[in-house]
Order: sequence, then structure tokens, then C-alpha cells
Amino acid sequence: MAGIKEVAARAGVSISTVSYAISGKRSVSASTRARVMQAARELGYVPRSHGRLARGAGTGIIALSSPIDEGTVYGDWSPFFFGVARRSHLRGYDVLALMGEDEDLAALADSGQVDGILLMDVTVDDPRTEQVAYSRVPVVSLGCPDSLDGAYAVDLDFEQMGRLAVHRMVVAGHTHILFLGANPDAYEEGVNFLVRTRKAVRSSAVDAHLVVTEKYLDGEGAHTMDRLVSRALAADPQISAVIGQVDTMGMFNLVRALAALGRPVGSAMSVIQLGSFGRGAVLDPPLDEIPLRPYPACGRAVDVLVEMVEGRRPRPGKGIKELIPVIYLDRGSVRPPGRPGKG
Amino acid sequence: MAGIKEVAARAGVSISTVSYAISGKRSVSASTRARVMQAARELGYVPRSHGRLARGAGTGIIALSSPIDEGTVYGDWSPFFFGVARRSHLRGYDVLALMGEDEDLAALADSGQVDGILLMDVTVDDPRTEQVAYSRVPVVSLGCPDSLDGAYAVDLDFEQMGRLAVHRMVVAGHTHILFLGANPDAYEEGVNFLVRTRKAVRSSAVDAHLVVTEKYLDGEGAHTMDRLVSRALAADPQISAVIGQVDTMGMFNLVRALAALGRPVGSAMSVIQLGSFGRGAVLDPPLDEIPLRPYPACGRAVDVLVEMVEGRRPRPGKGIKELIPVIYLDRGSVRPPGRPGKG
DNA sequence: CTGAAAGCGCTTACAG
DNA sequence: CTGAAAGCGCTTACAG
Repeated sequence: MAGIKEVAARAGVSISTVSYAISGKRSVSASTRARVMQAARELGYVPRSHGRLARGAGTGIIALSSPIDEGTVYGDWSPFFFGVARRSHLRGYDVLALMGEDEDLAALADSGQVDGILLMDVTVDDPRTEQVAYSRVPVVSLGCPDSLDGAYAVDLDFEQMGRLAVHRMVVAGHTHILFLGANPDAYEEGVNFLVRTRKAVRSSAVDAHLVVTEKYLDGEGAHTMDRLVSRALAADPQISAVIGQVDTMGMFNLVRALAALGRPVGSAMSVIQLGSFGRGAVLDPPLDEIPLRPYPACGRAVDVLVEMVEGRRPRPGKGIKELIPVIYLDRGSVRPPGRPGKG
Repeated sequence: MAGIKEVAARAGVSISTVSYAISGKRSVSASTRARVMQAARELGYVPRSHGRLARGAGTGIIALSSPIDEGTVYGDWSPFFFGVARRSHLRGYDVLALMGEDEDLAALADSGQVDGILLMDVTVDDPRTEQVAYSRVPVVSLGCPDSLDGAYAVDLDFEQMGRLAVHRMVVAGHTHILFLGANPDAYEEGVNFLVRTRKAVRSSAVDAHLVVTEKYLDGEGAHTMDRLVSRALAADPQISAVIGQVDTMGMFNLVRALAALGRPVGSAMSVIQLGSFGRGAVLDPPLDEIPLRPYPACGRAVDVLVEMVEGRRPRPGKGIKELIPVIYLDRGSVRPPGRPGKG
């Protein structure tokens, strides 16, 4: 409530002396300083931010744009948010979470309320990248948009993810595989992970002369999965491996459906799950995964943004793309076709 | 980059006219307005926030104080954060996440950067409540501190949680129970859920003439649990029920330990898990739970805060405490002692 | 070592 | 319908 004027009056000095005493940007006699601090304490004085902001100081805040709606899956959103929050905190910044779809990012970027902007869940044709292309503050994108003028994009290497999955199957000796995709709408929406990974799977499969059947989860529940799987096996009875781009629940249903059809995972069928969160170990049998890696990706994105904010790294003009390597979690669910394992 | 002056110059009007044209707080002739907007667009003009802030407008931002450190368990933190974020978004506010332990809350509260403050993970003797007791902006606390001057506290009804658990065991006919507590340090730290729930369990147990053995998880892993359980049963062989205040992994270990000791849950032993996240259904057998309810609690906290921010609810002087009722998830893990169930 | 004054970018009574 | 000017709460050259 108290302003700099009250403090000055109470301490019997001018407002400039109060300002200097508190900021320390000019030496002030010990006794004056003591009186000022005393008065400030008594009045519970706190400098109001817009005063400082008007002079162009940093805010110590990073904006995190992460649109959520009714359909946002908490479990997918959280690891990324937590990853950003934790690393930002480590770097000395707080996070302003912007959850609006239509948040006026350009306005915020130039309003001086934040030092930098991090875009989360960026799709290949994300409109937000245009909004901030020429913003006053630096921008980092988690996920690669097709056009990233002025921004620095950090993402997992989904091309590598797709290639690696196919490679594993090929090395194990599989020639006919099922690509089990997520809901078709999500590909339409341009979700980075889905679109780019599928593309890599397709082209790698062509190179390796694999026969690929694609099926998509166009509904909910175990029943949908049963139907998909039996249709796929009917279409190509030689299928001996599945590359799945669905969530853990979906994989759970897949495992059951395959068992019900007499093609149990482990002995008759090989399975890899893509883009998951490392929870494949809880399934029975445990499944190989190439997981998303929220912490490395978010951590790197924050680091790059902070470096730009603090002037230690130039802002890219034409856009830079940095890919985080993926890792393969081997749990024994990929074996040579027709040769049962021990587990 | 461009300021109001540039826009005014380009449009050939005064800065006040620009301000009014953009804010709409005074009627401006159509042609003038068009010229102003045109100029603003061409220059990419965005009002800088401190200008507006200096006039005392709201910021549309709620501060969420939620200290995290190396030990913060992501899975426990996230549901609460997401709950707050989602509801805030619904109410038209963005969230500024403050993750520092020593964040200067008082300074922030009075700096005009946020419209209200939400305290998360509030312990019974939380120092933050004092910091904000006389802040300029309203404060809501998620969790009940012992002294909550000037704040509105929302919390789950942990007294009811403890009472309800004991009641269920009593009704089923149990007379000797094991109270399985979390790490003793956490009680020392004054974690609301732990301290208050335990207190209610204890007093309800006394009222019901139950014989209670208390054991605490003073280590990690299955081995610790095995040791605890066998000691408890050695101390009181008549124990036929467990009220557990540990996480799902702990309950998993408990179930295994009891089975190994020839007292399987379901037939020989009854179990209730307290303060969990509804995941008891994945255990085998599924366990009864009285879960934490992050969404109702966070939603209510945000609603109350927003009402105070928007002046539709007075700020409490002496502090108000509101308790969210708990719910009991019955999965059949509580049965009469010695009488095996069907499952 | 200290103060009076200009200025940050805006908003809004006060005049016209 | 519009403008000149005061003011928001600070910071910081400019003087002394």
C-alpha cells in the first residue's frame, strides 16, 4: 500500500534517496540508509513492479504457452509442464502458464511482462509461431513447426524414432508388420510426434522392403482394438510384429487382443510402443518402448531460452532446429518371428 | 517496439485519442478510429503493460505458490497444479507458477503483478501464510495452516477421512488394526494430510476401543515393508486390518508382504489406503481408498480466489476454513475378520 | 552525500 | 469529437 513517497516522508529524505538506498546503485550514508530501511520496513513498503518495468528491467518470468481444452489428457500434459517448471526454477525464472488457445501471444510478448516465450505442443502448422515471429522477446518452440522464422525449435528426433523402430524389427527378421496408429483426427491436427514418426516409419519400411499394414484407433476400448487387430491379421496373416503409436491403455488392449487371437506377445508376436512415457514395464509381458523424453527436451528448451534472454546466445534469424536423440527401452518384446523366447 | 507516440504521430492525432480509440472508453469518430487502428497495425503497436498497470488495472494473473525441490514427487505435484491451471483458465485467468521455497511472496503480492495468490502444499505451520497475511491482494490457501489470518483456506476434510477409515473397519468387525504411516520426517514437516489424518485415526480408534499398532515406512523398497509388517504382526498377532497412509507402490509392497506371511488381503486381511490418487484399482486385489481429490479442492480454491479478486466476495479478516468432503472408494478389500470373501 | 526534475508509456479527468 | 496536461510509481542523469 505504501509508496516511495510515504517512505521518503517518513525517513525525511527525497524519493530519489529512497530509491538509491534500496537499490544500492549509489552510495548512501549509513545513517540515512538505516532511516530509509527502517521507514520502509515500518510501512511494509514494496516497490511496485510497473515502476521498475517502465525503466526496462527484466521480469524474471518466462511465458509458457500451452493450450489446454476439455480434451487435454492430464497425463500427457503434466510431464512437459513439470519439466519446464523445474528447469526454469533451477535457472532462476518463474513460469507464467498461458493455457488459452487464442491467447494474444504477440501482445504479451511485447507488453514487457515476460522475458521470453516457450511454446509447448507445437504442431507442424502452428499459428502461434507466426504470432511471435517478430516479437521483442526471444522464443523457443517445443516441437518443430514447418516455418520457424525467428524461433529456436527443440524437439525429439521423431525421424530417428520411426527409423529405429523399423530397424529393430528388420534386424529381428520381421518382414510383415502392423503399424497401429492413434486416432486419425490427431494426424489431421498435425501433432508433431504422430505425423513425423509415421512418415519415418513409412519411408524406412519402404527402404527395408517391409510389408506394412496400417490401422488406426478410431474408437475407444478393448472392443475396437479386437476388431482392428483381427482385421489386420485377416488382411495379412504373415504379420509378426506391431509398431504401436497408441497410449499404454491401448497397448494393454493390444496385448490382450493378440493373446485372444492365439498370437501372444513374446512368443508369436513382437511389439514396440512409440512415444510413450516409459510405463511399458507395467504391462504383462513388458513392452519395448521408444518413449517421449519430456525432461531432456524441456530442460534443453528452457536452457536455450534463458541463454537468449540473458544475452549469451544470439536470437536466430531464420530459425534453428535442434533434435534430442531418442532412446530404446529393451524389455524383450521383440524377438525373431516364430521363435518363442524364454520369458 | 512502437509506442503510443509513434502511433499518434502516424495517425496524426494526440496520444489520448490513440488510447481512447484502442480502449473504447470514449467514443471516437469512425474515420479517426480507422486511421488510428491502421497506424497501430502498421507499426505493430502493443500497449505496454506497465503503462496500464500504473493506472491500477487488473493483470488477469493468479500467482500459484508451490515450492518444489529435488525431492518433489512429480506424480503428487502435477494433479494439483493441473487442477488449478485448468480452473483458472476456465475463469479467465493465467497462472504464474512460483516454485521457489523462499520466493518473496509479500513483495510479489504488493508489486501489482498479480491479482491474487494461491498457496499450494500448505503445511500446518507454513511460513508463507504470515508473509501474505496482510497483502494487498486476496489469498487462498490449499491446506489449512494453524494460523490463517486474512486468508481463506480450502482443504480436504482429513478429520473425516481418518474417522471414516476407522468407522469402516469397526463396522466390519475389526478390533486390532495396523496403522501404516509414511516416512516419519514428513509428519515432522507438518504435511497437512499426514498429520491431521493420523490424529483423526488415533482419536476415532480410542473412541471405538480399537487396539492400534503404528508403524512407519522408514526406508525404501519391498524389504522395508516386509520387516515392518512382520514386526507388527509379531507385536499383535490379532491384527486383521491395515489403514495405510503410503503411496501405491507402498501398498503394492504391503499386499505382497501380507501374502508372503500367509495373511492375504481379501481373505485374511482388510486394507484401506488413505490420501491416494484413485489408482488402487490397478492393484491385485484392488484396494479400498479414500483418495485425495485434487480437482474439487483446486477448483474450489480458484473459484473462491476469483470471487474475492473480482469483488464478489469479501476478504476474510480472521480467516475462513472450508473443508471438501472425502469419498470412499469401495473395492471390496474390507471384509469381516477371518471370513474370506468371494473375490 | 543528497535533491529537484525529467522521463518511462500509458490513462483519464479537465477543457474546449 | 478531440487535445493538452496531470498523474500512476518508480529510476536516473544532472546539479549542487
